[in-house]
Amino acid sequence: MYYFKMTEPSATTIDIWIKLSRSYQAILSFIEASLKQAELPPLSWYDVLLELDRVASTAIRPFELQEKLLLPQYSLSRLLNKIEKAGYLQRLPCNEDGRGQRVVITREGKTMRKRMWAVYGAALEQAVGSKVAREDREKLLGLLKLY
Amino acid sequence: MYYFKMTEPSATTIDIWIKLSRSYQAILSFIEASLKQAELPPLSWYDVLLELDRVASTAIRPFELQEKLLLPQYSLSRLLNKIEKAGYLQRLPCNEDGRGQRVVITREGKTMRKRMWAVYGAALEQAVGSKVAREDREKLLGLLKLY
DNA sequence: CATATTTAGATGCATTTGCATTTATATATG
DNA sequence: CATATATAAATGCAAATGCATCTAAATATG
Repeated sequence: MYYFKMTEPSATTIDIWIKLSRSYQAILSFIEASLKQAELPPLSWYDVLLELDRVASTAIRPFELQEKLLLPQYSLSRLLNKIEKAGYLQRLPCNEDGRGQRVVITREGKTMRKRMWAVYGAALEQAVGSKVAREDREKLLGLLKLY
Repeated sequence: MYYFKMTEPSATTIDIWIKLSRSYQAILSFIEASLKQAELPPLSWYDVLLELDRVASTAIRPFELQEKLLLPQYSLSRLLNKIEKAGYLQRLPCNEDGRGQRVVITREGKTMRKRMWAVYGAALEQAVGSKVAREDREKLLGLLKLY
């Protein structure tokens, strides 16, 4: 009789996953709490605003943004709604595709992105930068290239 | 005039955070998808069942579980509801504290935990083990001790 | 050209989450 | 002992999420 024996992950692999999870969750909570504390929008808004700011000239399409940010389609659709309602982006009709739209950041959006970065960046430095010795950073980054 | 200049995180710090996020999200999605594919409960159930299985003899209190798993109180309360409804744990009255309860895993819960591990472990091996060279694992683990 | 298929994006609905509050019991304090 | 405070756990409600589906426009196919 044959048994299927799964390939058990090594103890180290399991530990890596646990540390990865805890680190991620701790850092994320800290960043979100910092933003909330400063009465700023959640982190997801930042990613959108940053991407829009980067390509400000070329007016990006939602489905492109989706690929960049790895968000589900419905999720991005709603996120754009909220950010638009807050006045940080505009949805413009799309000439070359009647189904689509072009999304552009507003002046207020640019300002908000900067305000968010002041808090986000500081939180990141506190939660990551100050925890990893300068000489270890490149090593960690190299090893983290799983995906 | 004085300006407040925030401590900008280094480019490497930012990259670490981005890689960390993407890796975490990719691995988690893969694990959750594997469990769903196998028609098994979500990962959060596993953590609870594992903890209960470990201390099976001593019947743990929800607030202790909360500390172990770093879950919000209301979140664990509801999670226990669902797992209980599915028959994988039992809530028993607590003699030494009338406000509290003792939570114990059932026989079915133990079986379910094992079934989940077969899938979860294999997914972990595939998503982490096979991506990190054996000789890099200890290094990565060491560097991940941020929290 | 007419019809079928695909793609971009929105949305209805059920489930889940987060927050604040509630209930009940335990502990501290006068 | 009576009352105030703290702690364990549950829950009402609003907001967020996931899934499936819908609408509209674009592209492919006969």
